[in-house]
Amino acid sequence: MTITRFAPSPTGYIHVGNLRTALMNYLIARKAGGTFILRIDDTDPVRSDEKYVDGIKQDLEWLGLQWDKVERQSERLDRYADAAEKLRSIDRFYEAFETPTELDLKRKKQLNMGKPPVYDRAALNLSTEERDALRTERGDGVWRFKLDQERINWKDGILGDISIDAASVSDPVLIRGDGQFLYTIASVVDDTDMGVTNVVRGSDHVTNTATQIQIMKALGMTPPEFAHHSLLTGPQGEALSKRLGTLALRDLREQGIQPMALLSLMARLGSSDPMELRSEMSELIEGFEVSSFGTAPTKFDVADLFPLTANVLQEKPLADVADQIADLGVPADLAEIFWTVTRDNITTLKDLAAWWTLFSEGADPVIDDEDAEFVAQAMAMLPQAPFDDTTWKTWTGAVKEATGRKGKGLFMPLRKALTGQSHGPDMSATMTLLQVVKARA
RNA sequence: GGCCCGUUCGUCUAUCGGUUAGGACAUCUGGUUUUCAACCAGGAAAGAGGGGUUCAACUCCCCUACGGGCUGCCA
Repeated sequence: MTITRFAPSPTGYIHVGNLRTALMNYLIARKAGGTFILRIDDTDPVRSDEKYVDGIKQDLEWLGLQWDKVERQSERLDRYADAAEKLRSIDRFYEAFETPTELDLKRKKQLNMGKPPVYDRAALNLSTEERDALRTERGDGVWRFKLDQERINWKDGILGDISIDAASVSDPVLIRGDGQFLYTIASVVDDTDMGVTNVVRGSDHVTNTATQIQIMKALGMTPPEFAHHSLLTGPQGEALSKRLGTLALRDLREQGIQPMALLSLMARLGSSDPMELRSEMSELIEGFEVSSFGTAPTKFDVADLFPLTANVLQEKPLADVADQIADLGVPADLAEIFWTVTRDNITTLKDLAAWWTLFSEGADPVIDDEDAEFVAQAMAMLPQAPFDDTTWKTWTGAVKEATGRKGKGLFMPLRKALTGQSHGPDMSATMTLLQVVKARA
């Protein structure tokens, strides 16, 4: 049984980077017929906000990433306490009392001496009396996991063989001075409790993974399969973290990006599988393979989503967008033809409004000087609205007869006079929608 | 500073010592179309730099440069 999870912290809305992680885990679970857990990592009551929990769910629903189960870390604190107790009982857990300032100072000192800034384990040598004295003086300390100082190896689903020397890492703090459990232990306990079999996450967690593996083993747990995907960068290769604020899923939705455009790109970007626009999630599931992802940072450009969105819309039936078209004020009997005509000529659904304005109110004509006389002559021959789907053919036929113009020289000036643009939908269909001809004056 | 990972067409990547360095997206040209899109055909386009090892290096090793991550009482 394959079980995966997406574990966001509800301290903000999710962005494209998070989505990549969520999607990979979702696709793995679905492809294997397994379970996809949405785990809310809300151990920090101060930074967590219920509005983000709702927001995350809305964003996932928008994309159709249906989860099978929701878990919340805030409801599982007793499990973390159990694990902590066990670590104490096997002597792999110790209390330390340095203040953040002191630790900072130690790190700087180590750096100056050319040494790695790793916690010096001073607290390990405290006598019981010293410990009690410090606790009385400073209150509860933090609890650190005592790493075995050996190399930690695992075979990563994307990175391959990874080996990290525990001696180059500080003993991780698992419980803060205020008693709050930290991500490292909560995640370990949850992943094993919940039977998670495959953990896919960003490569910013690689070092964490090494310590988590040791903690799992210390607790007698079996580590899951890990896979760490590369992080996204901006189009220039710059770190994306500073710009993620503008790449929240809800902002993309607000800009009119279509779900399948986003999903198709994110499910393949950075992998060796070709990026193809898919219309069904099932197609993304079927072709998904974590191991085909590369390890180098991946450039992501939001601009790529717009052409993809345009392509998605070209395939959409009226039923999918009927509500939005009705909202524009398009009469029901014109909706079908309106959509058929416009869907090839928009980037996002936001562009529909401009088309409806053009059809219902007419367009400011564009008439080249050398065509002025011709257009005037043609306008005089144009019947009164409403037009139908024969109007264009009949009219241009008559104009051709009268003026001798043909081909592009005939059609283009008329298109520009009627729509104000040199490109756009098929003119026969356009005529049936066009209700006002400003060029006629 | 230390540790981990990385660097192949514009972009995402294939290649696990011998290839005309392949594909996809984007781009360009032609065809088709009243226009645009779509579609069809074709084209241009790449191994960061320097040392090794080898008959042979994009591929293995070392150095340099550059990019990303970690180095938190964040996740």
